[in-house]
Amino acid sequence: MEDNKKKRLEAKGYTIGSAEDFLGLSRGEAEYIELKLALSQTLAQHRKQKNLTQIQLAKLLKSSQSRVAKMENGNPTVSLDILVKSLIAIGATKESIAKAFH
Amino acid sequence: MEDNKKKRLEAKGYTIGSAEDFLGLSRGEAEYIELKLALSQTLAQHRKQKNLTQIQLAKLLKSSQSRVAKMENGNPTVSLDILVKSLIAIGATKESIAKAFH
DNA sequence: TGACAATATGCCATATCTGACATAATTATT
DNA sequence: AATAATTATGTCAGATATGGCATATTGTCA
Repeated sequence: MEDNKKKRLEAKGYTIGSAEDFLGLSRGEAEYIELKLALSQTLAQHRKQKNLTQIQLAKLLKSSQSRVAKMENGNPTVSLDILVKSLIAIGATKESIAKAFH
Repeated sequence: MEDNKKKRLEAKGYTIGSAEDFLGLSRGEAEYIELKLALSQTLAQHRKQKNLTQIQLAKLLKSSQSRVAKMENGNPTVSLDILVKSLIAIGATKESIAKAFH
């Protein structure tokens, strides 16, 4: 398995590394994880662009700092749902959300 | 409230009609619901294009006919997550998924 | 119209996600 | 280096989504 791609995809908790190799993931699984990571990064970008701390964003989202951290790290306990909701809440345009899918 | 738009947005179960008016939904809520409906419709389109019944799609998704019906109808108990996963599973391209966001 | 296929709706036990808290690790700032 | 600020990780009880079943509704075709 190629190392860069692995690291890029390795959302902590998916246990890609040790036992399961990346090739063990189906096309759909990989695509889904990539998508979540893209949304995660988009969220982090928007937050930083607005000069907000995770705590401030958490308050805005009526959530907690720890969950915001997980959102931005592609943690597997974070759903696509809440990523999209958060992006909408922070004022991301549909277009900038759509870009994550491209 | 304008009737067409209302009907278009009225995902059964959201109780938009009677007590709560559409204007009671925040911009973010409305945007999120619109998005889900767009994905719902995209899923239904893809299924029909492949000449699959809901039962056949359900088997493909390892789910049930009733849940597929709910997915295609924007039922509020259906997450964006599973809509996107299903679209990926049925072979929808990222681009066609992204279109729902535009 | 009647019979059959397809889709929709209501419900529930189980599974998964959520916010919150505690605390660890990392990154400024002095 | 020491302190403070920010971000990351682990855990858990409560909330929400899930598949599946039963049944209702709608559509199709003889």
